[in-house]
Amino acid sequence: MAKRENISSSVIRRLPRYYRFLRELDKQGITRISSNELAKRMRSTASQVRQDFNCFGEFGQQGIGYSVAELRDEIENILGIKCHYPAILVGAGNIGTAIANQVIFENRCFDLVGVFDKDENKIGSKIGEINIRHTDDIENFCNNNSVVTAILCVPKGAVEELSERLYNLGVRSFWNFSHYDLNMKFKNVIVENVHLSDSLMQLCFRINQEHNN
Amino acid sequence: MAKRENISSSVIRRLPRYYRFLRELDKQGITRISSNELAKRMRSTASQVRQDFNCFGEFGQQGIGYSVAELRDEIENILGIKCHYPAILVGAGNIGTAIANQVIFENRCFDLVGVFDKDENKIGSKIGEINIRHTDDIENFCNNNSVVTAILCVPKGAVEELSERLYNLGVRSFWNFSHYDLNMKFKNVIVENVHLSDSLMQLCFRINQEHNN
DNA sequence: TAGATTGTTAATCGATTAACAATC
DNA sequence: TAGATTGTTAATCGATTAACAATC
Repeated sequence: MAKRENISSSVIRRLPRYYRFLRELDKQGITRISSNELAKRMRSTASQVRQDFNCFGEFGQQGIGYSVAELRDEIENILGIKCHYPAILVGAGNIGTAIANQVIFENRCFDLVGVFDKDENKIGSKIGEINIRHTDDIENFCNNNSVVTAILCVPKGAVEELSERLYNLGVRSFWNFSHYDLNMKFKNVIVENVHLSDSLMQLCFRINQEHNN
Repeated sequence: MAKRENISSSVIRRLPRYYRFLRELDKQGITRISSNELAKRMRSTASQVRQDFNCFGEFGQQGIGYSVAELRDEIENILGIKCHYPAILVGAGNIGTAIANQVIFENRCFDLVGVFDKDENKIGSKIGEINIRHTDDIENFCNNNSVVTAILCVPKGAVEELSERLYNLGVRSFWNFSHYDLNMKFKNVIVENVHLSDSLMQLCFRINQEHNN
């Protein structure tokens, strides 16, 4: 097991998807699956699947297929999903609340330890078990709690100042829902951007394409 | 202008990003930009930028650079962003409300014409100018309004039945926030999936990677 | 004219697909 | 044994980068 050489970035991009499908299969009580069958479900090819899995181990059985649980666990290990990095979320609007609930509910990768908003009316109310605090308290909170990741659900205009503060408090990774370009500002931070409007434009393009054929 | 031959799918995936950056530049009053400068801002390369633009026209000026407004408008045309496809949203929870507001606010590509939820308490309240209707009214609504796209913000368990109904009402494109695999069910629909948990896992992976170096 | 920068071709690199021997 | 399916190499395909003549 575990050779883990040359896991290319395109393989890594596919791992969360594999992981989701394998979890689903496991839930359905399916214990073994062939590259061909998995590919069919994932709209991929058997070649692709075997090539992908090949680069991080050999746990298929010739003539039989792959163990669903083994594969799932191996991908879980590679992605490091069992970790629990302390994270805070800033901006408890609709999107922020939705994301906070998802992070709390999934309870993988990250532990949500604080939620902040600048709206006085929200302070003191809760998301799950977590009190919403005022953004002014971020410094105090971060100085007393180790915070690895910040989830940014504030308007674009607020991100420049906010990210500066978080950076100064030692936060080096961001899940960024705004369109502010954090990579431009800081060189040594990890940023995962979610650009919902890009997704919407892609959908639009594909519909247009269909209509023009 | 407008040769539009061979716009490869990797170029198309980058267009929304170009579009965002060009809009931003335009707002800042920047009218011309070189491939080199644009690449720097987008963390790309000048070669990539020129190659990308080359496949849909020749409006750079040698020695000078590209017109920001011209490029932006051309990309707008290619993506077909000026269209206004009527769309409904189902599931007015936190994520649904956030998305509805974004679609209404952006007012590009799609016109949000209806919002549906099964929670009686929400019926009658509004998102923007739009009344929240009961999901039971979807049939009636779709029969009286042309609906091109459905935005699905309901729990995974509800999507199978819901998508079936929408398909029967003629809806052939979906912006899907659930993890239900619509492509498995229907062959001739356009589905744009948003898998926030994949994004979260990628972030997790990258943090782990950093910590292990 | 000299400097800058495009448009475009060629070279490189990487990712996907095909093929097949190994083996369960 | 025969059939199925992997692991892995080779072939193909596509995307990115480099280079440079054209030209503003």
